[in-house]
Amino acid sequence: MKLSKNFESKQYEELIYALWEKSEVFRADPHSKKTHFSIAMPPPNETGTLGVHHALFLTLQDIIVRHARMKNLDVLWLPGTDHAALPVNSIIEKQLAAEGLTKHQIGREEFLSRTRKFVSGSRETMLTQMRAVGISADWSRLRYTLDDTLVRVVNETFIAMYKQGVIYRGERIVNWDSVLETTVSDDEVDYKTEITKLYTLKFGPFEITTARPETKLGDKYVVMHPEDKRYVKYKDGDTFKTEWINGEITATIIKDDVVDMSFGTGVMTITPWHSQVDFEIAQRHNLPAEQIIDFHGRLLPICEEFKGMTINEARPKIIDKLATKGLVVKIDDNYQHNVAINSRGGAIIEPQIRLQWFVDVNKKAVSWKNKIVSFKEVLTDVVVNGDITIIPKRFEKVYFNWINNLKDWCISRQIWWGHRIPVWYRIDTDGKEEVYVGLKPPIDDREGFNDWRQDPDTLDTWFSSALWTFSTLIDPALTENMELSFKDLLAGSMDFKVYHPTTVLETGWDIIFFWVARMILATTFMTGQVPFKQVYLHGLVRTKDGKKMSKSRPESIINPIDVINQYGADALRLSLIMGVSPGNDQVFSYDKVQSSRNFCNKLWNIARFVEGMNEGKEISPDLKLLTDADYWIIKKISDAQTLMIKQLDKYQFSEAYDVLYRLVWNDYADWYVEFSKNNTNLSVLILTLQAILALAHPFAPFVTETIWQTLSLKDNSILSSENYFKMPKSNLSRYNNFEEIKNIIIEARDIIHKTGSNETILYYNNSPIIVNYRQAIKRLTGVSDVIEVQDGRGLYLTSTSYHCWLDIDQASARAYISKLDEKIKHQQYILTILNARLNNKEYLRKAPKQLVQDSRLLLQKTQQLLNSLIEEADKFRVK
RNA sequence: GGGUGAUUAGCUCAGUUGGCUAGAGCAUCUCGUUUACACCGAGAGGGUCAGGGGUUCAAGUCCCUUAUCACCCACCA
Repeated sequence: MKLSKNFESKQYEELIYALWEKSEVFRADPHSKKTHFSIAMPPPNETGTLGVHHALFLTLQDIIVRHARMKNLDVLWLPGTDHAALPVNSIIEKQLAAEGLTKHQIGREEFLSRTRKFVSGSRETMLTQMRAVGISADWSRLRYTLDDTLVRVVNETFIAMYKQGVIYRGERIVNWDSVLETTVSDDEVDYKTEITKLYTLKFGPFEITTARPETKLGDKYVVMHPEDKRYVKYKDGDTFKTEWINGEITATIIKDDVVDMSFGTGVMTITPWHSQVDFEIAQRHNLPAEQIIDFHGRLLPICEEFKGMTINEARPKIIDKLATKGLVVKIDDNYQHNVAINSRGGAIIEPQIRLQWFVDVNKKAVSWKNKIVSFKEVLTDVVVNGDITIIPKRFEKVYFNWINNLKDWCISRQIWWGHRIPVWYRIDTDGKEEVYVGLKPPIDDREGFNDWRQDPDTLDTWFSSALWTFSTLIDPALTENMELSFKDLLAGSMDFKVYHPTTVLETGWDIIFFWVARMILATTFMTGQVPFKQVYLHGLVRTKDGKKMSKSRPESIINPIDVINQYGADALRLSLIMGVSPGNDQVFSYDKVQSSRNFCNKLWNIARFVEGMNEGKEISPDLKLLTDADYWIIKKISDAQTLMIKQLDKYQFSEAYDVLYRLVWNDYADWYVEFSKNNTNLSVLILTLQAILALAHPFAPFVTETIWQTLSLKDNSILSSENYFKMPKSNLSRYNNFEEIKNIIIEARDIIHKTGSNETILYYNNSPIIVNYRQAIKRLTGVSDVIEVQDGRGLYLTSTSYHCWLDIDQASARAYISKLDEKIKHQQYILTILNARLNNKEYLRKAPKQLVQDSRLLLQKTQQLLNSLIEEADKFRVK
């Protein structure tokens, strides 16, 4: 087959991907004798389509795993998708609302069937997108968070944690979303600043301030700081009667030091049911809590005439009423305050007290490294002791900070889409509620005793995501057998034994709490192992104006498919790699995509050149380095390869790509290919092309594989399953020979360009090698001839140790003097610096010997160069 | 309130144990259609490395400080 004139990515990508899939080159082999390497793909949410930010992590991980394969490891990259309970639920509810329906009208079953349809469509789209990016995941092991196996593991985990006493059910204050009608975890709450009214109200002898008068309807306690001098005459527990919104009440004074004396009057009333802080005060002082707002966001009957109203309806009416009673002291219209909203869906969060399921993070009941500790302690320990390292390291601080502030994790949700909680209830004969936690409710033969009812709630999405690294490695064939214990499941799963803990987790820093920390929590508990040994955190991909790409601004999201269609998957991948560094955000730009596309085109054309040289010729089977250029490029490639492997091992993607880019463009294309036109050594040309394709393959798999296949570079092999090439030994003096020739060409070219000379001749003597490159020098410099002489004339070349002259006339040479003068000035500057350094006794005493030695050498060289430059300049200076 | 990051060429950014003349891509300008490539080649211009102070033989790199921007956590009744 022949390479077409132009590189048209669209014509090859699908074919190449099909080839990879058919030949199963991405399939992991747990029986392999090779070292095993594993990485679990963070399962993207099945909420529609992927954006370029997904393409970033797919590319990074693909480079990691392709690099590992190139190093001859057995690699498992396990792909998957996430059911994304809350986000998907939110989408479906919005769809329903658009049709004028609610979930209650259609019922749970209908709701779930709609949702399943939506996510499976979404999944198909996403999997197609992933393939389009060229990822080398093991599709035979594709997983989904609602697979039967994963459901089983979720249930086993819940049950095990419950039995261990680290999952409990309790009435706690939770974040309530009254639109989606569910609780959400602390991490899912965002705060939005808002300008609102701040009311100062008269409350008995005190003045209190509030932004939320509607919550004050049931307030009966007034709290102040015990050391507040203004209120010393009031004692904790004192009561007083006062007129309030719905008539006279009896209020009690409470002293508590959480009150900020400097805020407002230093006095506040509390609403324990609807505020975290108030709830904690009430608990400390054993005060009752009363619900004021119901779970749909409407006021309850306790509010009397305001009952049934929404907050927005009631608020002005309450203020009016207070005003007529003369209880409104002041209204500040310009009060800035933070409103809690659900990060998914955007509805306002109302704290509520509810009976919910929680993971206890403080209870010392977790067995880890032969000690009984709390989840918090495990989470801290694994990072402190280096079981897990986080890249970049600064995120360890963020991680520890989060752990320190961590409260019990509310895991139950009232939405329908998700993992149903494995808890069963029934009412006993004496009217008491019985609770059973298990995979299935127990069978009770007695009449009327079998009506166990499953908890209607589902689990937080992140509860199942937390199990991802190991739940995906459990053999699905085993999980159907309910007789097997969880231990049996682990013990019987080959993949788990071989691939867990996974080698590295690659994910975004924005989910370090949601996911990374919780994976550590759940995995250590269930398997006694860490989920991964390293965590590499990438930054976010931002739009050209630096904004976050977000679902709320659909125009900001760039579909990778659009970019791929126009420029190719490799160009997209490379553009995302340019300038990435761990933990730092990056801007997506078409400039980068274009430059990357050009790079792919360069590879393509190099291959076309080699193809042309190769045509109709026999390749000698034994590889022999012949020319200086051969030795030179071999060393360049093997140096670059060593460096790139080192960099990729440290996840320095951008740096490695930079090395590759220079190697391909500045060394291989600009010099070796150019020299091959005159001094061809076909076997080396082909070997070096192969080696370069292998190096580029993790970055740009499609174009490299296309070239590999089209030129049939190695029988019927597939580049994706090749290893990095072992390069033959180079020879430093042959390498240096080529450097000399290069320098001659660069300098001659420069002079000719600067002086505008043409038809010049290059003279030389005392060089044994120049003659070999006569034609190449002619072609690359434009000189009309290269001639050996006893004594040359014209401008003497200063950048080579050979004697070379460029035969240009006096007039042109004079035009070059200003350039020479500049060079002289620069060399003098360097000389000054070097002299100053070497005359510094402290430097000689303290700097490393090698460095001083190098400086001396450089000084010598600089002096030599300077001398010959001055000599040359003088020769042509008009006297 | 606590914390993190950024500040390097017109733009987007590299620069990892401090080491010698600070780099790349894009953009700009000049020259060039030499049969792999105009998605190209050869060159050029462009930087007091945010400001100030310090440590050191040596600072873009380490420390202190100021400023601006971005972000994270906590949350104010």
